[in-house]
Amino acid sequence: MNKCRTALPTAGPSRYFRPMSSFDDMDAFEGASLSARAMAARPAPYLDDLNPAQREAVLQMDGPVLMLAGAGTGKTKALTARIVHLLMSGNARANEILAVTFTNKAAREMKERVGRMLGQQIEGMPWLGTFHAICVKLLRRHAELAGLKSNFTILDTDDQIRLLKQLLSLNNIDEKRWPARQLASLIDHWKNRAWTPSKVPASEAGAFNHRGTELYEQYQARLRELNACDFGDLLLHVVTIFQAHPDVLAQYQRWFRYILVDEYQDTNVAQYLWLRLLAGGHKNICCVGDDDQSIYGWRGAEVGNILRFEKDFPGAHVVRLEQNYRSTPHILAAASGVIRGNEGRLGKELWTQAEEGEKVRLIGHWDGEEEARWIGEEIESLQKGTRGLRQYSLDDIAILVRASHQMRAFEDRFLTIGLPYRVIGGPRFYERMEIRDAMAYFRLVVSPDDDLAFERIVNTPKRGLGDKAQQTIQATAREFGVSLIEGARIAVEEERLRGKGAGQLRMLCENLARWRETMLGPVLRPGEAEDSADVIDDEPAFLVGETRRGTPELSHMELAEVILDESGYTAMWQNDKTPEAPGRLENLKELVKALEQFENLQGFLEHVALIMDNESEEAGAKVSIMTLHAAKGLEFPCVFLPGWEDGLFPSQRSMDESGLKGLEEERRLAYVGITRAEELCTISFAGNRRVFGQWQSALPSRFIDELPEAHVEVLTPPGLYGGGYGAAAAYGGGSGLETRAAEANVYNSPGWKRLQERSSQRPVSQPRESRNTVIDLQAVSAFEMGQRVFHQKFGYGEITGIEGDKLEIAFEKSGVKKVVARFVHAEDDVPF
DNA sequence: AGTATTGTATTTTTT
DNA sequence: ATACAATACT
Repeated sequence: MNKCRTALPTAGPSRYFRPMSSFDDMDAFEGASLSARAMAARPAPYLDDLNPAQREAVLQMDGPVLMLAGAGTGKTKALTARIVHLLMSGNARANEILAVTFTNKAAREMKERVGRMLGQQIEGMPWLGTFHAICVKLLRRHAELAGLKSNFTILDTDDQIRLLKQLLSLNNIDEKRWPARQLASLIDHWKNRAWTPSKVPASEAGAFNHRGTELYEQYQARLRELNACDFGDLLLHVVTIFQAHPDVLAQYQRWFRYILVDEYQDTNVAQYLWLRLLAGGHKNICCVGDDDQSIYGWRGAEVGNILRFEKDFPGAHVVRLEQNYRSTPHILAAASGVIRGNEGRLGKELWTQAEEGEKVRLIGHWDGEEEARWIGEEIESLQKGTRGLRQYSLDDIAILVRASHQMRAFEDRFLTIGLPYRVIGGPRFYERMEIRDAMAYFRLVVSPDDDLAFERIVNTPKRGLGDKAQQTIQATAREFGVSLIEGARIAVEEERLRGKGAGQLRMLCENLARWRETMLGPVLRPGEAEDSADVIDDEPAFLVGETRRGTPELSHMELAEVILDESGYTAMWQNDKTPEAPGRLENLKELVKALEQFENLQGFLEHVALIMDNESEEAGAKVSIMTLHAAKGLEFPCVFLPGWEDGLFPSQRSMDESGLKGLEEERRLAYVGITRAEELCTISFAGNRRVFGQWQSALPSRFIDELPEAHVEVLTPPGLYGGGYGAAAAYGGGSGLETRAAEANVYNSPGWKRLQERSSQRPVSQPRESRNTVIDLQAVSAFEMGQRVFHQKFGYGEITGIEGDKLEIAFEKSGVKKVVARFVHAEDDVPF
């Protein structure tokens, strides 16, 4: 958290109370002077380049507003312009606007853009941030109302799981049958719905072997003991406080004169309640979102929130942003064609003035590797700018996959052909083991009571403290009712532990105490107090009870290095021979470097708990590989969408678990994917894919069916080596396809059928070096039960079932599988 | 106490 | 296939 000088609304018994008059000081500081002057001088230049819909969304300041912003319609621009307008018109001061986003990235971006639009750096907008970041601020101030101290720690998922595991074993629950992770997601799910343990409805009583609510209650109690919060709590506690203390709520309702919400379609129940409570007075709430881009249902988001907006806020102004500034008409048409399949949309029709451009390209491949190979080659030729397409930089190109395991094929391929790529998403910096370990040391120095941190590092590096020793520590701590670190000290003192471990443990405890002293700095005699640490309003946590400290002789960065060295942690990795050790040391160095931007360890820890991202981007153009989820909000001139096969996309699991609702979310994912593309969008699928080490064949995605024909061009794969793979013919080669289309009753796969029809109308248009070998498949429709057949990947087998164009075959080597008839050959028709 | 081995699960992910 | 975690060895 950077230290913004936040003016605080008055807040009960909190020590952060500030008299009202100080808000006026904030004014001068935060841009009130700017508004009057600027309004007179230039009549709202920020309004000039808005289109009518955007302008309406900006000018309609009072009352509820729902901004339905389709993909690429300038939503962020409108949102930031609205903030600027609120400020410039004098309707609100920077610290009276509550603007919430989901991600830190979005918050950062908005801050930047507001600053840029204002044409001056404003120090303000203290209440622009993620739901969680804002909730932390609120909760720190009212912690006591939630049974916490204001310096509570925020647990990450790791700590959470560890805690739950302890709880489970305490309850003699078999962690095998009832995994802690499952309990964690259950509790998370409940928290997302704003259910405290007592409010979990009876219908959920059966959850987790009928112990769910009970364990939830224990978990919450344990968190309170630890003075800790998980992510869900941040919202839940604040909502609970608002509900139980109308006076506190009323203060904030008055204070936040205008509320803005980004990505409203992603809000869960807790967030929805939070917003509704805060907007309850004046109802000056502007929600921005797109029901068609709701893709987080699986983690508690309720599309219903956005669909219901007009009911929740009667008289709401609904503004539709439909002019798209991102994609070509073909791409938009393809996207609309797909999303049309969903029921109960609020309905938007995107349009654009852009030139027609390329059609969406569609191509099928033999298997996943072939798909990756083709895309690799395609990217190389896009880089060169062949075939009348413009030249693209690798930075312009993205590959968006449904599930992260699909990335591997591309990484493998790109590594072998030496194509630079970057994977977006994936495990983040602060989630890496070495970083968490290091952070646990820091946490322990900052708050010696942090038992979870202690557990993490007690025996890292190895100190000869195994299960038994750790149990002794636990027992001692419990006996004396003290923290683990204190328990450890006592256990050593009383010689409950002996030998090598005890010595090491003593050293650890002494070290921790010494580091803490170093951090706190020398104790000054009264009167000697240094230039009053007129302390940071935003970060009360670490100052509790620690006044009159002088300046430490070590900077917090030096201290961090000392901690890592003296604890033996650095040495542990230096002695490690595994190939990842150097990288980990590198990461540790980076961690220390990251400290630079903070005033102290505490500030850093707070930041990391919430931010958890670290964008260290190496230079050089690279292709981006990411999941569709990670791609939301991004755009690329050129997008590849591989793996459009039924079962993979739409994901089978999603459909099994959530039925039509799941399918519709998958469809929105398809919509998000297509609308990421500015100029060129290439969809592909593979007939065969290795899933969990087993080869499986699949049908083209049903979404392919839904692509409007007029906007799609079917490409032919570049064949697969003459005489090599006969199946190449199934996909490629004009005339062959046409002939087979005539006997098409076997080709019943929905997507496939249409694909063929199109193909026959429009002979292949991309004759790259024509390596295609057209091998006519014969008698594909002539399969019979019991027939002996051959399959490229699975070898020989016998047909045990026929369903449409799918055959069930008992293969001699690879067992029973369902495969598409197209890939199967009669025994005497092996295409070699 | 630390390592080897076996077993098992395997969408999507922010905070 | 493969990673990761929990049990089984040394």
